Amino acid sequence: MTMEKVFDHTKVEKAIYEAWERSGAFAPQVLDFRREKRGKQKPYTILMPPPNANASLHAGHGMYTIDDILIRWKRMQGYAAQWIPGRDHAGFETQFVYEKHLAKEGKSRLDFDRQTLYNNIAKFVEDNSGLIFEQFRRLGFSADWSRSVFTLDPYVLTQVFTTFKKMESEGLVYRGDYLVQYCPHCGTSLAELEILHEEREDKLYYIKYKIKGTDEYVTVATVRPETMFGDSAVAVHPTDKRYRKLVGKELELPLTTRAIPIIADEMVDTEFGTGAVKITPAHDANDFAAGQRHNLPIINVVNQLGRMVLPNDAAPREIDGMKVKAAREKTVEELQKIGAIEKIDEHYNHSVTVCYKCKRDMEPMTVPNWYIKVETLKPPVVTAIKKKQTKFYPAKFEKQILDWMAIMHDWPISRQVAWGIRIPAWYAVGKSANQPASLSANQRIHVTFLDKNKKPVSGQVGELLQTYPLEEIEKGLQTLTAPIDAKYVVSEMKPGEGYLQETDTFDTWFSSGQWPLVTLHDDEYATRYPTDTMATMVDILKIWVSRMMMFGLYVRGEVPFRNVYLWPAVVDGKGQKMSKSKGNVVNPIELVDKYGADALRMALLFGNGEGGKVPLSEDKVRAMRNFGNKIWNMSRFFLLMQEKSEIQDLRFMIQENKLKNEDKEMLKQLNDVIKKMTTLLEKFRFSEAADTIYEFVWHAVADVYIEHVKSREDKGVALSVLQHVLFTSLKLLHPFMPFVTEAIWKEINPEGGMLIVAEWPIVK
RNA sequence: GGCCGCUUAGCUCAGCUGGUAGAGCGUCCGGUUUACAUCCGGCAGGUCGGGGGUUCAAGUCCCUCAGCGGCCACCA
Repeated sequence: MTMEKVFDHTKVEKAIYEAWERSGAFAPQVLDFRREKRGKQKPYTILMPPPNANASLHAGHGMYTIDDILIRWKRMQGYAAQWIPGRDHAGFETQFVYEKHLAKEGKSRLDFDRQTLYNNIAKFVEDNSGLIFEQFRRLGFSADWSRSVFTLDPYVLTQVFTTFKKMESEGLVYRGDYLVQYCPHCGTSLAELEILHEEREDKLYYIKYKIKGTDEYVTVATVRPETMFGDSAVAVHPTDKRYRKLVGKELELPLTTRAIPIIADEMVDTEFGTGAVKITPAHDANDFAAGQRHNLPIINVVNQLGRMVLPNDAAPREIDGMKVKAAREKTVEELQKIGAIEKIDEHYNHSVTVCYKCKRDMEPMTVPNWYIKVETLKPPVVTAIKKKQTKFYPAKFEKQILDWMAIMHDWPISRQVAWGIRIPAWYAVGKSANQPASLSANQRIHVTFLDKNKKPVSGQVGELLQTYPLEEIEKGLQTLTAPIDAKYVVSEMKPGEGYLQETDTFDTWFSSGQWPLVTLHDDEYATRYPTDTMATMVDILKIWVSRMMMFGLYVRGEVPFRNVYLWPAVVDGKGQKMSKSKGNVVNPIELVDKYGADALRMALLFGNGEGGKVPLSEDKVRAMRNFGNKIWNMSRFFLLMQEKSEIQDLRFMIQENKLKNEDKEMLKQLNDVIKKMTTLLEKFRFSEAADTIYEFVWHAVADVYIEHVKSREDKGVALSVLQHVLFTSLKLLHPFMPFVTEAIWKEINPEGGMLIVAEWPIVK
């Protein structure tokens, strides 16, 4: 009898974890089941959603417990259960963090050439890497660490290139001067899912545009008067009687020498404003679409730094180069001078787009970007979901993803950040490039680079090459912006001399979206693809899960996973979102230090249902720690009784004719619990399963049956029943609370062996 | 504006296919003779958001109102 009075997690967790790892249980050999060495072992595969490589553990990561429960449960059921981990380079996210770091040193990304910036970030990530997997180990996660994948591993780069090449050769890749949401502060365009909308009160300006050749006006309303320099038209509704006669006439654009047409388009809401809308195709998504319909010119008046670029026909030259907000005030001032402001609505409520990362205003603008056509990629996903080839838990998310697929637009996959997988496209610009085609468009490629004296230089490459050798440009290259008609070749390696590579990188989700295609080995597709379950946080359903399905079906013709389980946000004990500013951030490792990994894991599940938020409070963690201690002491009681009874082996004493009613009732309840636990896990109802085993162990076994055993005359029979119930309970609880159950198993199991590989109970 | 969800004990939340209201934490009272005070027993506390309907029976189904939340769209 060696068990301490109180279970002390700090004394056992490390040793138990190391024993698990040594046992090889985390890394079942693929060949084992293929050669049927271990009987009829079937594969069960979960791919770990890769955390950001430079991240450290936050409370949300605790939910990976769900993956671990599944893996441990399936392992016990005899599957070759493998949980494949990995880390994401998280391009834009990571560069953002790094740039904040730079800012503290008074530097910015613009101080470095692209390659140096990349190397510095790589170093930064390397220095901050590895911590999170150590923390995952603390939580008891039984992933196969030996085959961890990083999204910048050479193998991943090759796979991502292969997919891109396939898409490009099948016409799914295009470059477009399409309207993107651009964050001037972060220096990159973002996809529609990365943009936030923010309600705001702004001024709505009513501006008079004079009808050419008359003294009459058409008034348009706008919150962005400074973009008027890029107006290409004014639109009215085709049925609007007020304006019908004016369609086709021209308006004099104030503060310029230009005239713009009045066009009719159904996009106009006759109820709003004046019923006449200024159309600025370069800086508004709706206007861009209208511009396409009416073949209007695109006039960019805001550049990627968020500064005005005034066309030559515009009069107030001092506005040129101003930042957008200053330009707005100046423009209004100028308009007022000429009496073109009809009125200003001071309290206009509308929503603006802001960067999800830095929260600053986005600038819609037309910038050359790389796009993926999704029309042909979407239908297989929709079909597969409708055929239930992939099922969603909770079920409501099936509708959410289908809704998303229905409205998903072409995907801009290029980001103007250095930290990422550089788009494998090469532009021939030098004299030695073996490109017979006309290079005139390529000569217009705009580059920014640091020359040999580290001075920034920018301009069109054709002109710059008169002064600088290509090698100098390439070495100091910061950014390259190619016109959409530029010629390029797709190649993983530099295709020859005289080429400059695209400086844009792939959207992180372009690579992580191929997670199921970069984590499995070639010989595993036959057995482990589709993988079994993808369990991840709900907020990346659309941005990640849908993309994985798209790529999986496109490249392999089959869904990447059979089940998707989505967990909600972890919030504080009061149901409030955790945030640094509120000061309510819970550090999971502190809780693990204090109460043990089992307690934290169980606290994330117990009493939470499926679908809602997951409140995490220290009170609950403590309660779960107490539960671990409870079962520890139940086992301790059992051992004491067994010692007293002097029976060496109780296992063969369960005989039907000796059992009392209490024993039969206990065994019946046990069987019910086995069935219920198995069913609940099959249905992905983890919380209810946790509640079930808790309730059974504490209130049925400890409170009732153990109290009953104390008064039994025939201790042998009762103890044999208790032993069976305890052993079985430990197995049922193990996926949830692996450490304490394993520790107890070591103390009381006469046969030896580890609980992690014990058989999941079945009702005989 | 569209879709989805939520509103149950002081707090945070469970209650799956309708059949006499639950857990954890907290409060109060009482318990240390040999598994556990990280324990045990017990009390208190809810007209299950309001209203209407279906049913022998509704927290559980339907309608409606109110409040809250999430996602999405639009907003010149």
